[in-house]
Amino acid sequence: MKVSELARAAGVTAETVRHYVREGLLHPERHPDNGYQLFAQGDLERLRFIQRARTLGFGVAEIRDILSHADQGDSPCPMVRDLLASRLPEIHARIEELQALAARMEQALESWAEMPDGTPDGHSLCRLIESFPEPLCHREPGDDCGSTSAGATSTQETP
Amino acid sequence: MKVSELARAAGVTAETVRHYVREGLLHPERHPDNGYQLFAQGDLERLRFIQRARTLGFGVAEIRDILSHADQGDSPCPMVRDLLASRLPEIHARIEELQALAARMEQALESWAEMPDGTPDGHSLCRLIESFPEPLCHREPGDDCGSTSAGATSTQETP
DNA sequence: TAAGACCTATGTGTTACCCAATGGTCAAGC
DNA sequence: GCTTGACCATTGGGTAACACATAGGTCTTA
Repeated sequence: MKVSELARAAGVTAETVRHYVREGLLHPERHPDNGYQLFAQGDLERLRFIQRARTLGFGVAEIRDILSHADQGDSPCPMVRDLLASRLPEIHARIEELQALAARMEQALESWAEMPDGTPDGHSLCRLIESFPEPLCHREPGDDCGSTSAGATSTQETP
Repeated sequence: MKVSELARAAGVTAETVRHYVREGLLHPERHPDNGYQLFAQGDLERLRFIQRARTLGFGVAEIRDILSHADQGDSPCPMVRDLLASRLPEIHARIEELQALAARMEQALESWAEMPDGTPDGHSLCRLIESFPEPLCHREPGDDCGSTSAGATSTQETP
């Protein structure tokens, strides 16, 4: 199989397959004449494995570790369990953060419905935002600010 | 005020202040002798504004737009409302994604408690993951796969 | 033999910062 | 006058997981 064939079979883009190759998750052979990457059937199963692991929240680097353990004949299952168990509280914390963010946004929209817009003068840019409660957590470098349920959230997705 | 003084006053790192300057959110004067950045009192209020906007989920580029509107004497409030209203559904979608992820992780841990680890053979790497339901969504390039509530999630925080 | 589909490698962009390295500046004490 | 320590500046690189663009080589088929 060539790159696009494998990609189509697994339902990902060819770029993603190349990315996994670059990151060492897949080890295709090379066609001796033209240098094309040649994937075996096992690579399709491997890619499906990667997809399942991704939907479980594993990062690409973690999956590489899991796979190379397996490639060396060791069972990666205990590692998998540990990773999952240790990641789970972070996910819950992130959910709470986002719920708090959504609540702030909704509260803002609601309370702003009655407020006038105003024009920025020397003392106010947009009272809508300025009247909002200040972030509680004053950070020192290295202080993660009790990252559960409050604080600056990074909500930018790739649109 | 110099960089660190402003940073301390607002409870952020000096790096963050410099970042906002580079991104055009703050416009300090320069000490003519040594080139140090000199911030006025208004910059502290501006920085606090930025922090509030960040906790409401605005990105740095959006805040720059908001601020430059205000700097030109236009009220940025309508823009702020629109941005918030349009971002809110995405936040909810993200929350549902993460809740689905957490549910998958919990279900996995639960069902794996009874399963043996096994050793990778030619046909299986780690049955724990392999026995997991496959991602439903087969993606074509450009298809966002109905990004609510299922599919590959990117859950990597900055640790 | 030319078109169109595919392949390669490389580099860039995305987000909001953090960190390191190098070198200049300043205030205080000796 | 000099050193020490705290601060400042700029530059460049790193983070996660790809997407996209470019330039040029290859394959298949009409």
